Amino acid sequence: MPTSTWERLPQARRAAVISAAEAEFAEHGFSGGSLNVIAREAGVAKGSLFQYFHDKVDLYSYLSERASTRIRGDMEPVIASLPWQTDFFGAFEDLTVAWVAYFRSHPLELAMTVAVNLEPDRSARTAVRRVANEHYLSVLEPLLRTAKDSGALRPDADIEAFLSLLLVLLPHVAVAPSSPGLDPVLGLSSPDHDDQVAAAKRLVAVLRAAFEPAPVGVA
Amino acid sequence: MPTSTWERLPQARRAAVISAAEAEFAEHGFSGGSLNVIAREAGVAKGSLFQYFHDKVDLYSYLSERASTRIRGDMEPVIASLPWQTDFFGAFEDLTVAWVAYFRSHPLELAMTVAVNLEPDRSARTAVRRVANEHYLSVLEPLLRTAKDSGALRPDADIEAFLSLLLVLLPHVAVAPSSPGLDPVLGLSSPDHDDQVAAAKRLVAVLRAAFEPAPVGVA
Amino acid sequence: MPTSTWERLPQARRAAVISAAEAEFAEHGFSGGSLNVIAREAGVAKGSLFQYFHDKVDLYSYLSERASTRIRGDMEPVIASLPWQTDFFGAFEDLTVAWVAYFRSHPLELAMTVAVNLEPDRSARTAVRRVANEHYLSVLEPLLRTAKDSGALRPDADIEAFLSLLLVLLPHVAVAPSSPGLDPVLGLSSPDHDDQVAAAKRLVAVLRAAFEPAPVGVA
Amino acid sequence: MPTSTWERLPQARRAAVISAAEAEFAEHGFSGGSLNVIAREAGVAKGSLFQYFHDKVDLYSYLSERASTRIRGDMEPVIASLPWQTDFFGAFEDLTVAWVAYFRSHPLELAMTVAVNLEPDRSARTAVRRVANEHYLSVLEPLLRTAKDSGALRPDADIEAFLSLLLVLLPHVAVAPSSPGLDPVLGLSSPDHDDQVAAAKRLVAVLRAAFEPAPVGVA
DNA sequence: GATGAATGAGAGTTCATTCAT
DNA sequence: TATGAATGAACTCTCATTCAT
Repeated sequence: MPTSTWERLPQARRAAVISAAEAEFAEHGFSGGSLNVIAREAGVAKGSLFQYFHDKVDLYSYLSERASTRIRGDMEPVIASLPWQTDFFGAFEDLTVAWVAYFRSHPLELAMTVAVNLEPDRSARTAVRRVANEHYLSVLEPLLRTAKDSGALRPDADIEAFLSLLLVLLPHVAVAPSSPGLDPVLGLSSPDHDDQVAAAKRLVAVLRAAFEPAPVGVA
Repeated sequence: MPTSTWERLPQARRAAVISAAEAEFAEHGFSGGSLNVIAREAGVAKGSLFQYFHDKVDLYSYLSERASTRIRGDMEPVIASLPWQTDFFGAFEDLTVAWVAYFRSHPLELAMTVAVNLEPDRSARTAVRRVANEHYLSVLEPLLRTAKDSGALRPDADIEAFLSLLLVLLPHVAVAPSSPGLDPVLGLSSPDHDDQVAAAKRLVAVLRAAFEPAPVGVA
Repeated sequence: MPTSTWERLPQARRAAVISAAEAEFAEHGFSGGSLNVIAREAGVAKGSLFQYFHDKVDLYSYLSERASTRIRGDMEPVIASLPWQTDFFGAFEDLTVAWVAYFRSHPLELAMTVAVNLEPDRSARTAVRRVANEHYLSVLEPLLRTAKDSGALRPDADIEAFLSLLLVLLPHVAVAPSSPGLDPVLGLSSPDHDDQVAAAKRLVAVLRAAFEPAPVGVA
Repeated sequence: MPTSTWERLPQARRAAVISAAEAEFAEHGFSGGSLNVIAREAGVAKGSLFQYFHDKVDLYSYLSERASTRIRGDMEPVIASLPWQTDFFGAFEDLTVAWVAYFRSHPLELAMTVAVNLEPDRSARTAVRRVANEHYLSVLEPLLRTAKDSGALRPDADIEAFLSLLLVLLPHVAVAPSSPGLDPVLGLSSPDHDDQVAAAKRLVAVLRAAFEPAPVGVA
């Protein structure tokens, strides 16, 4: 949590610190990011950073929380616009496509997502992932519950397993395109956006096969 | 790639360096691991490390390759002993349980897996992941192909999507138990081994639902 | 010397600053004590401290003067109650015992005494020691003069040497118990209060031997 | 304890580090002394200091040990030349005078003695004082024991109390001349060397009165 | 009179790498 | 081929003090 000083700061100064810090952490992650660089780029004294945040972890947590919130804020309208009621897995596929496109056009959010997911320092990682996961869950869980209640998922669908998978797959789908070697099979790590989208769709298809109600046979 | 000097080294010296380096990287990851410490623990001069490996990345790649190979070597007999032909998803579940148990009893291999999967330096990450993924694939791909050919999977099963998922899920299942906060839903990050196993089984159940042939209707 | 602003301050505010500063300097000494911490604990703005005192040294001098005065104020009733007239060295021993006990039960006064006696900054040290010594002297000198006049000390006793010794020994006796290694011989630095007292008494015995009148021979 | 690297160092380099460090610590004490300054003045890289000593404490301990040893080495010939057998307290007085003169002409040794005696960091203080005290004791204890055995001290003299006093008084006598305000009574802190000597002699006279055998009455 | 944000030098320590021996 | 001393930039974090409001 930032200090009270931070809250009282002129907006311009806050913005300078935030953008310098985001850039730095996005590029080098938490452990690799340098407060020296952040201060220099933000045009503030090194000591000032410590007037605003208790320590490096505090600053990083603040930023990753911000990024999570921003990503969520950007995605929620998209989600709201999709036809979950009438075509759940169609909507889900659309969401996935939007998700891939989002990170392609939001390098900063992508970089923060990468940093959060790859943070090597255990306690920093635990802290930031927990926060990120809470965001994912509070968006996704109601979606799945409603879907199940409305019959868009199998009656015996294991919603928790579904959520748990999404907690792994969504960051993966976000990160893989920028990390060659991560997905050598489907092409999620291909530089070509269409390949990425195609790959993501094939993953969604698996989820559909697993959770969609069986078609009613006539026989 | 190690230097030619390394290859010519007395086996005892190589072993000393390897075990010191594995211990260090396992504990602190790549970026956090210290060559000073490795040299000291191995009982060799700091300069010698640079006679054996071109730089820190080189040493680390070598070690993670070794770890991947060792893990694969340890798992292959297990895989070979399972009844893939008669009960594919049963065997798959057994494999998953063995996988969880393996990392529980092999802290070094776990730590290397964590380090490989969370490496924040992009180029180091790309290099080590690529290698690890090749190991996964060369073991898993034949398994899935055979299963499909023998009817253990649906005729229209997207094997590549299956593989791609496993490339994400297997490391996740290995790493999550030691990384609190990674899986807040199923309990894969619970300290209790039974919880971990139960959670892993639920993930397998999803794969089964997605890829198992539909039961033949009687009509 | 505090500023005139300080004198005009509401008593409550003064008290807050004093107690925060005493605690801080007692714990970390002068050089190690932090004005940041003092201001925070006192609930006043950092800048305010500089409205009250010219600088850190000024604040510290003020506090050590206060501590000296308080210690003196606490000891004077004890001194007044002792039978100096009838048994000078007995009284002196009692005083020493009380002195040891006093610091054992007054951690703040002890810490300030330690800080004053070990201040590494020469000018700060000179200032605070001078003040402390004046307190010691104005209490002790009359005591010794009276004793000499009344025959409790040898007629040729070098009172100034006596005083000078006390100026060294009293702080030493106060400080040694909390500073392991200071007195490896008599046990003044032992954690056991009884050991400390016994050691202090042996030091007093030396003074007695040096200054007590020789017993009258019978001839 | 210095590292083994330190022992193997060219003598010139060692000398450079030692003299820079002695100067710095002598001037500012342990807590106040700066490794930056030491490295700069010694003309070595900051990192090199940590190849030679494990940390700041290690370096400081090494230097204060050296200073203690040097002071002892300088005083021992003086001590050996004095007529302890025939005139113990005369010799003792001579020693004291020599002691005062020594520090007057050895500013570095004086400064280190001051630093050791006023070190505000408790653990550093404990460590270095312990060492210094051992030096004092191994020189003084045999002297007093012999004196007592030979009848130069009273038969009931409390040798341990004597030693304990010396452990306080000798550093005091060394330090006081350079620390105005320390001895406002006898003049040990006077700038005039003769005053200092006279003051020291009066302190010795107290010890003589306390420990010298009573003159044999004829009657 | 009170505030508290800003400063920037400085702290001790670690690091991967070089290179003369 | 092995050594290990040397490097100096980089790290996070703290500090007493100033001064505009």
